[in-house]
Amino acid sequence: MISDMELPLAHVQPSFSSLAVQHEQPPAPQQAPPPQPPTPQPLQDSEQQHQQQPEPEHQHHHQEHHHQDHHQDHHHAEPQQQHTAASSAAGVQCYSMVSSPASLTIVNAGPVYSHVQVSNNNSILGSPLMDNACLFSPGATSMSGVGDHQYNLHQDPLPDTKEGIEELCPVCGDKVSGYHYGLLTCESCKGFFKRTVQNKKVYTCVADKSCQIDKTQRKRCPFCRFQKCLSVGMKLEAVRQDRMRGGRNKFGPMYKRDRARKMQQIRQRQLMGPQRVGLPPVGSEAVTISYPSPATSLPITYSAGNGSNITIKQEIQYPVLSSTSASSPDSSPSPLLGAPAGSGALLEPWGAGRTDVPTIIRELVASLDDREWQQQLFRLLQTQTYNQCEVDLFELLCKVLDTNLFTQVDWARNSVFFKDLRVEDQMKLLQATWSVIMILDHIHQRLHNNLPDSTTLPNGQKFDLLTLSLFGMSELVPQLNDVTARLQELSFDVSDYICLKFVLLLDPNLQTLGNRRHVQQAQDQVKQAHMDYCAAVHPDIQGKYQRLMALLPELRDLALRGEDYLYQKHDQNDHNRATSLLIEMLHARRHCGRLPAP
DNA sequence: GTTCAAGGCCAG
DNA sequence: CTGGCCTTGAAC
Repeated sequence: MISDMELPLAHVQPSFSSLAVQHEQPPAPQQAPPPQPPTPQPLQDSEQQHQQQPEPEHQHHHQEHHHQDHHQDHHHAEPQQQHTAASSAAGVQCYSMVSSPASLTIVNAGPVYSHVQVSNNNSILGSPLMDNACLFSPGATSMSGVGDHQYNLHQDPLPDTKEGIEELCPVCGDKVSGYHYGLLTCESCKGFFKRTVQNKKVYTCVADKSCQIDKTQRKRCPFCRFQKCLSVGMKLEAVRQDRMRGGRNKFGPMYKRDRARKMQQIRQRQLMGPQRVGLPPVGSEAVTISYPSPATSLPITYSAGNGSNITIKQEIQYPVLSSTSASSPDSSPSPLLGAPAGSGALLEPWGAGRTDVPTIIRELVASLDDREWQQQLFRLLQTQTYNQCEVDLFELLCKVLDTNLFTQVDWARNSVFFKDLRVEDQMKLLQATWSVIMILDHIHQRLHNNLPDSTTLPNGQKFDLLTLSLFGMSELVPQLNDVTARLQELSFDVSDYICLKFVLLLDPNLQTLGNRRHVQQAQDQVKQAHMDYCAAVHPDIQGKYQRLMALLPELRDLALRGEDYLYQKHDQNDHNRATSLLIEMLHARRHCGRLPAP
């Protein structure tokens, strides 16, 4: 049984390339939101009142000359989006697709552990461990030593008082002073961000670009502070090139919507508050409302400001209320509630637990980790949107796909049959089949683990999970539903799913394979086992195996169309720097050419 | 007229 | 350089 802390760190978005080396630099520092309570902040009015002390006599002499230059290009402005391997396999072979997707290189690296060591500079915030920590609901965390504001929301529920609800700066944990450059931040980070952008400052980090940024240490490393500003979503474009003062910018309506959302969350919380039990004492309110499903407790260690580490329990919560799943009529309160822990099918009466199930299928089913799939998905959705007013949903979609892709690669590399193949062939197979496997995965999650068709993000935006599986191409939804319905008619179960997954992955029709025979043999074994399984477990369904196989071309068609769509759309958006594995895969097919239909 | 998120100022 | 306080001005 894998503990939660051992789960692959796919959220840090590793790539094939990054699997090759153990980066000396921890990945994606502060990419995830900070672990502060995301207490809603509806108090803009009152917040600012204390600042408004008109002093008519005090007149500034405006000596500053307006700069003619513009300030938008930042040499250092790109967030650290380093991908890191977090494979659970020791002595893993690593993939490198750095230079050209068409000419992959393989590096045999040393063991890569899923347990990432805390870096020696004691900077847990920026370390992979902290990245892990940041996965968890930021709202459920009280971060000691970082400007803790303790409120009792149950006793003081009214948001329209100054003492009501406050929020902490996502960059440093200080008290927010209002919306600045896209989100609620403190006054100092606002000023810092402004100065940095206006003056085109270029900082360097003397450490490993993973410095902890909190209220007491934010001055130490401007490089990491600015990285964190960007990673939490402060917007460069909100800094005016012409330095015009006053007025409103295009973000005004966004702030307004965000404020309204937070107000609504507060109202909801007021209604639901008394019913909740066992919640962390402070600060978790907003996320609790958004994610009212059962929580998973995880121990996380934080580095407190005084240098000591504090272990606290965090609550992960998954969105469910907005579920519109057509396939979950029982409206299970959580998509994960219906999912067996660990490997999904082992406990199912029709699955690998039966004695008449071929051993191979049991092994295949054992390679599943359904729980991790959804946990990772919802964690990512949370961390990417917490404290953001509005996010680019396409960009988010790409990030999710990128993460899913890494998980898929990780799964394949450690799975039976596939792991015995040459790495060159492994890569070719993955490049050729990743998209169809993703669609199959999604169908499986939807049918067998109650994955909803859409979810509401922590910031209130709606995220379409159904379209996610189609790489954003909503036009394919009817076809997906059609295939799904036909699978259901055939009593498509978890064993069927895993067999089809391997049959798709082990595709001997790929002409460029170095050892097609090996792949063919592996696929044949799976097919034979699947055939036996269908005959033994579902003798009542006439021709089940053949009919399932007949659906594969349609799945491949869906995948190819979705992939084409994503390729084109992704090309138009050059802001998706954080999705390197996805980009590599999208380009790989163009280099390798289309697969012949089997 | 009010709001509030921009930019500016300046003591530390 | 930092960050608290101040001024500004379009949107409401």
